[in-house]
Amino acid sequence: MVKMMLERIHLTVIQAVDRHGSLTAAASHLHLTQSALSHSIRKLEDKLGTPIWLREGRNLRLTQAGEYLLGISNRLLPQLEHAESKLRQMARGERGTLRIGMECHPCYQWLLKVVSPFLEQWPDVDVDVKQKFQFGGVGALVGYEIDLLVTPDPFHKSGLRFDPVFDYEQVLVVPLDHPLANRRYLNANDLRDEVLLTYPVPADRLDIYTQFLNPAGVVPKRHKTSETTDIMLQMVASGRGVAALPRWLAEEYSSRLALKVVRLGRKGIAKQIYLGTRESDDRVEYLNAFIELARRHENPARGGDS
Amino acid sequence: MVKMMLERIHLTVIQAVDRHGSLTAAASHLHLTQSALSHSIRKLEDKLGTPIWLREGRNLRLTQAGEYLLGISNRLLPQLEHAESKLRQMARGERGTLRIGMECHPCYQWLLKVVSPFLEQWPDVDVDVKQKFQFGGVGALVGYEIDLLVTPDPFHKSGLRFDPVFDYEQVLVVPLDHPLANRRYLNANDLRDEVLLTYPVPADRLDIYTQFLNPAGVVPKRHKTSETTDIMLQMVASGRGVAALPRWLAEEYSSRLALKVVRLGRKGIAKQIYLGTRESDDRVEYLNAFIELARRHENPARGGDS
DNA sequence: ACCAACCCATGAATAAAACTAATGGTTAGA
DNA sequence: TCTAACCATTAGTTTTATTCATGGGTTGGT
Repeated sequence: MVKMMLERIHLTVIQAVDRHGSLTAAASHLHLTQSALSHSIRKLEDKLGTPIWLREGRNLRLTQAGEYLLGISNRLLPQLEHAESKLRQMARGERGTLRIGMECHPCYQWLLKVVSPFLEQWPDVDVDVKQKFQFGGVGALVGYEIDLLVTPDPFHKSGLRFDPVFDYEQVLVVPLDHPLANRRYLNANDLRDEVLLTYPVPADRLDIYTQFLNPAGVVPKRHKTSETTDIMLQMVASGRGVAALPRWLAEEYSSRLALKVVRLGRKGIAKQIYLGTRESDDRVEYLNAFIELARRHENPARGGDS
Repeated sequence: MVKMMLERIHLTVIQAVDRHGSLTAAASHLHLTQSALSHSIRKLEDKLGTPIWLREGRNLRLTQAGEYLLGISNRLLPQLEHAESKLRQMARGERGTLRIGMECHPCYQWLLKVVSPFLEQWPDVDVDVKQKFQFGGVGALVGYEIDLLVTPDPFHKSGLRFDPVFDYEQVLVVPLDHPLANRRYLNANDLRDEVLLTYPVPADRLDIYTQFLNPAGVVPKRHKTSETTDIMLQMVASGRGVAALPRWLAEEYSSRLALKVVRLGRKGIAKQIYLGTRESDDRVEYLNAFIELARRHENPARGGDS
């Protein structure tokens, strides 16, 4: 067997130095002396045969090897930490933490409605929701950053499973007094002179583009983005634009704001939300329970008042 | 900072015990005594608060926590090992190893033609080709199992880059004396009574299904698979079926075997091969060089004899 | 039923390593 | 030109890892 030389401590030190700027600072954060870190890294450098930092006066700059190691550290350490915490939870007889990834802005409200009964039903399982991923949601699932992915576009690959949990229709939300407000449905051309509001995601991930505007070669007058549904719909209500949202979400707001919902295209834009999991997790009870709960959960489209 | 307790040695021991069946055997493989391993694991168990194995008579059986740790080990240890080897290569001034993943059976021959000039041009870079991935090719790319993915279906996600390297046409290969051999092009119905030979991949990854047969609702009489192109085309030549392959590949064989190439559909099935990489690798010279080489490489369709 | 062959756990002793304290050299900024 | 901040190094100390020696338990063959 080849000599082991890369130990966790080395990754930890490299990460800490990067975060805190100096060996000394890193040392104090790690509750060690500067000397300890210096020794430990020097030993690694000796074994590797290459320096990790260039000593430039009183500060350090990563070498190429160092950059590479920093990448390794940032990737592997969180996995070790999560493993430890999961093991501790197992030891305590708890069930663990369900890490949910969201790739679907408007689903957030729907998710909350599934999470709350879940938390009641599984008092010993915590839930954690993440939204930003270096390699996208699927990457996060594959890389063990999350355990469950909520997404509108499933990606069937070996090792992953996607279960549809509900269907919905993507509609356009316009102000009550808007010229388009009373149309039965819209054509792409109707948006030519509108300001379109969306969540801040790339256009190729927005169905209103991929399924509606692009095929017709139409571009709206302007495109603005908003992080939150509330603000977005406030903007719509005050006549500053139109927004594309799931029907159930739009209808929830249209009772409170001066909004109207209009179909996109004669047949409407049909969408589905999927829950993605790793096949290797197929025996994790609380994960299956969550999916089951999500599937049984009353379809949000049929939720509201008659 | 929370106590660090999961060290590399623990993962190594757990993996070794799983592989060799007993602590004693694992110890000898690791060049340590049985006692050392016993102590080291016991310490981990104490810190975790849960046993890793159930001691059943003279052998060990993994507990749930142990199973989980074994998974972690099998996932993380190879990454550490690869990091070490890459760092050693960096130290020696070598360029490293380019790990190529293949998701495209017939591309193998094309790949060889790119690899050989690459190896000449970069004598200090090794090439390694892998074909099986737990989470598919994209997963392997994201999970740092490979550095480059050869695939016919790109998957645009943040953090990944896909460069098209060549276009080709997917055609049907039939025996010279086959009734369809002289047709200018085929319709899906023409395959109704044929035996179709393909590589052993799921039908939803085969273009002849997704782009040709499925849209017309046609199913061939039988579907057989073959791992290798040679065997597959031997089968075709001996009248046992027909096969869908890239035109350039089919034409290479049709000079040696009694085969004819026929277009699928009036316009043919157009395909592209992409090379996928991580964006974070965009400064790895030899990787970019490989892509450049692949792109410049004479399009295989125009390769052969007139 | 007994014995030989395994296998794992444990405690004490030892070898190895990690860590600290003290110190000196270098650099950047007042 | 001081001073404060940093890192490296040496020597000494503490902690940890490993071994050795041993004992107890299980298994399978005779």
